[in-house]
Amino acid sequence: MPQVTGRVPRIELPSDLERRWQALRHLEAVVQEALDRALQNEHGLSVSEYTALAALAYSDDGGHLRQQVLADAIPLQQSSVSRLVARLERMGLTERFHCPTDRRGVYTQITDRGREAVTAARATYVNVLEQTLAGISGDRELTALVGQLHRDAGQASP
Amino acid sequence: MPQVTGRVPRIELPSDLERRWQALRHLEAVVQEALDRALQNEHGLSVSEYTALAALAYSDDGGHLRQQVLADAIPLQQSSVSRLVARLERMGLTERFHCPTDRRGVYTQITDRGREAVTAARATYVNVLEQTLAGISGDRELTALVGQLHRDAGQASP
DNA sequence: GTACAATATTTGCTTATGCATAGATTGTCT
DNA sequence: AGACAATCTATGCATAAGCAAATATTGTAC
Repeated sequence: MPQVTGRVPRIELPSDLERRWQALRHLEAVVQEALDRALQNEHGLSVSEYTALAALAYSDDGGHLRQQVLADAIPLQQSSVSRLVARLERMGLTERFHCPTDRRGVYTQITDRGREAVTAARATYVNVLEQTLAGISGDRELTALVGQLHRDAGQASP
Repeated sequence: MPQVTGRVPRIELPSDLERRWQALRHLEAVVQEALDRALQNEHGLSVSEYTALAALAYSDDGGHLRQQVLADAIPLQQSSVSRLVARLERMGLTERFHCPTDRRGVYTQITDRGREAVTAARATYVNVLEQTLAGISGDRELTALVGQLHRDAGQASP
């Protein structure tokens, strides 16, 4: 399990790109683990499940999306999304209905209970995300990435 | 499976931070999938396995690391590293030996074949990493992150 | 209209991973 | 020295996820 701090024997990858990519993966893992723990403990949701619910709740189509779109948003393989929405349905947080114009397609619709769950879990999510990023005090690559996440809205590449 | 391009129904997360974190996860997934495919096809290695071998090869201790250090570098749970190094050992790419001064600890030592494997696989790894990042043409958040990865070495937070 | 390719989801199967625990060794306190 | 906490790895177990194939529906070519 990744630790942000602590003495680590020197592992000096050859190029800047490799070191930075490694830093990004490390950051992702640390935050993801913190989010997963908190969401699971406080709301019984995995990050994948929360992400799916959030995508539905904040979609512009009234809370329903095709599974392939969900797969892109979570991100997950489409076959995994099939089982994910089955889980959410068992929890009563989503429902499925066939697309009326193309019965191959399936829409996953968030329920009222699902919306309540997202609202509650988002407080945890945002809080843990901010706290974890604030706690990052590793090397320069990590700090740069965190800075990128916290930057003010501005030019992407000046 | 994440696609970088293509029309996606609007999913507008409430805050900048959430949108950026989502972008980072998306970037990580796209690149990771490309790396995994390429490494698996061309060298029979997962990204985790390659990362472990690279960490060993570029460590400053002669190619051996404790499993807990590996867990931090890959990143993976310690119990998963235990099984990962068992796989690498079966492939003949690493060996294990007990730390002479503390027999609780186990060092995983990269073998000559392991070093050859890393050298060969790194060409693929770096190439696919660069190509995939170059192919990213999604939204502004993604572009900003990719720019961060490609930036020249300079001040992290000016 | 029939055959066939394309699209969208589900399901069988395998596996890497995480969690919890056990096992082994070391350090500490008295 | 003995007891007990701390550290490090391995293992039993459960599960989410990927891959490949099956299923269902739609579009296209002739």
